[in-house]
Amino acid sequence: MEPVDQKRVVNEMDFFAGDRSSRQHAKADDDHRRHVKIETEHPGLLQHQAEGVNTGLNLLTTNSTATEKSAQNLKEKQRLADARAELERVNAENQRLKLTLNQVNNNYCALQMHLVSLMQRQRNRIAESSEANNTEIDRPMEDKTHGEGILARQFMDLGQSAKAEKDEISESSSQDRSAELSGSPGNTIVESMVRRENNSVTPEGLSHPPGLLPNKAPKFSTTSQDNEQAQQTMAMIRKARVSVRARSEASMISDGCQWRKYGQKMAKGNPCPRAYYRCTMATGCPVRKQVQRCAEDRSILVTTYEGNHNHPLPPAAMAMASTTSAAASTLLSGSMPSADGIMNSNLVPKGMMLPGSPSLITLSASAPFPTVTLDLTHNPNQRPLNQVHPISPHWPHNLSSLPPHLLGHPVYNQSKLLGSFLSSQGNINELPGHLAQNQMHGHPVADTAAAIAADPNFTAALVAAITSIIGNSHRDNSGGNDNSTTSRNTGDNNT
DNA sequence: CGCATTTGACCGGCGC
DNA sequence: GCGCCGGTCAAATGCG
Repeated sequence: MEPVDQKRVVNEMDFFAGDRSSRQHAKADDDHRRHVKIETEHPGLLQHQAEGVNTGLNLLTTNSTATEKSAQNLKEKQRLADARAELERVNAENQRLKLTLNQVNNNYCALQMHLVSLMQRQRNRIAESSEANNTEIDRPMEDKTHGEGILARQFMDLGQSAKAEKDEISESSSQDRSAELSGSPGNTIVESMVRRENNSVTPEGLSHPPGLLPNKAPKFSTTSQDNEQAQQTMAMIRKARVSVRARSEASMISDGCQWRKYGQKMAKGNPCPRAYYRCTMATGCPVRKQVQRCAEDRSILVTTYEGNHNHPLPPAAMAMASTTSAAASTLLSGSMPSADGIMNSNLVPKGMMLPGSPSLITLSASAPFPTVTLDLTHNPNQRPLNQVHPISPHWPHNLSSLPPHLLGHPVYNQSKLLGSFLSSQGNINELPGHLAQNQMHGHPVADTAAAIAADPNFTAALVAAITSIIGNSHRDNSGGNDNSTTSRNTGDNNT
């Protein structure tokens, strides 16, 4: 279809380019063009004239009026075709930009996670140094927890980390960090993280093969602390989870991925067994999920996702994959130890504040696994079950500042939520994946919407949309939603 | 027969 | 050190 239209457009453009350019020429020339148009639109008419069937000027004038109308129609078609072609070009450009944006987002999230973890380390260092020697550290900044000062501190740490990667044994002072700050591109930092993960180097020069990092690295110096911190960060990345609560009679919600069951256990505190699945769409895909019915309400199915796909996904599966990565990255961006200390600061992306309905989304930062819980089970008159758990004092929950269009969306309104989101946000693929794998999730929004519409289980797609809101807000720090309903994770399934 | 599921065994982390 | 618990493995089993 497209090539046909395009071809026709080209032909019409040729004709009317001549028409427009010759508008100011002699009438004879104009008549000639009309003949061309007539021949184009009414084959045979010109032939009648040539045969002398109708040679009167009046008739010709009448025909000219008709052809001008048709010419106008053709012009309209031309404009439409032009607009269509322009739209195609813009869409193509848009897709390219989205891919670029995805990459930037991935880098941003990885950087942000490292930033938060480093900040925690910095805080600990400040606490230690304040006891022994309080000359180097800017103490008031510690108390502020707000504004640009702390942000600068984080990048100072990042700068230090970046340098520590290059100069592994050197132990930079606080003053050095200021100078390093200016020249620390984010990519270097992210690459630094990756290298730390793949090749942990101790001050003694001992290296560990990838994937065989010691769980408890000895604390030799600042560099080994960096390594340990990086390991913890990456461990958090790997362990971050997204839990979805949805009412379903089926044993497993359909999320577009292929899963293979590899185990089932009876979990403590829940009479229902917990099933373990791993993704089988690609060999070695690390994504796993646990499915278990809620002990309190067995009509509720709790699905917990962990990990990121290492392979391209169909659009339907991409929705849920985006859910896990986006929610996990959102959580990780502020779930490090003492995240409570920075939750009130401008440093924390507002995505952490969860502009989505608090009744739908719950953050859980307790050890060992940070978890985002998406609760799709409650109705307008029913509080979500997970809110019966004690609300964590470490997380702000200012419900009053929720955006009106998201506040208190009941489950029956979630389809509207999805629709409005898809239309307003554009593409759930713009979610910030915290690992580079998500860069391959580059499907246009039309595909995603179609996939969601075609999804036999709309809940899964709905989850993706809601989490997408988190992800988008995560990127958009301009949002003013300092709220979230959060709680310490008392365990999705037990305890 | 090949693949998926089931299920008991096994392993590692953690608390006492 | 021991037991508990969550998670995974892998042989046995089921199914199309």
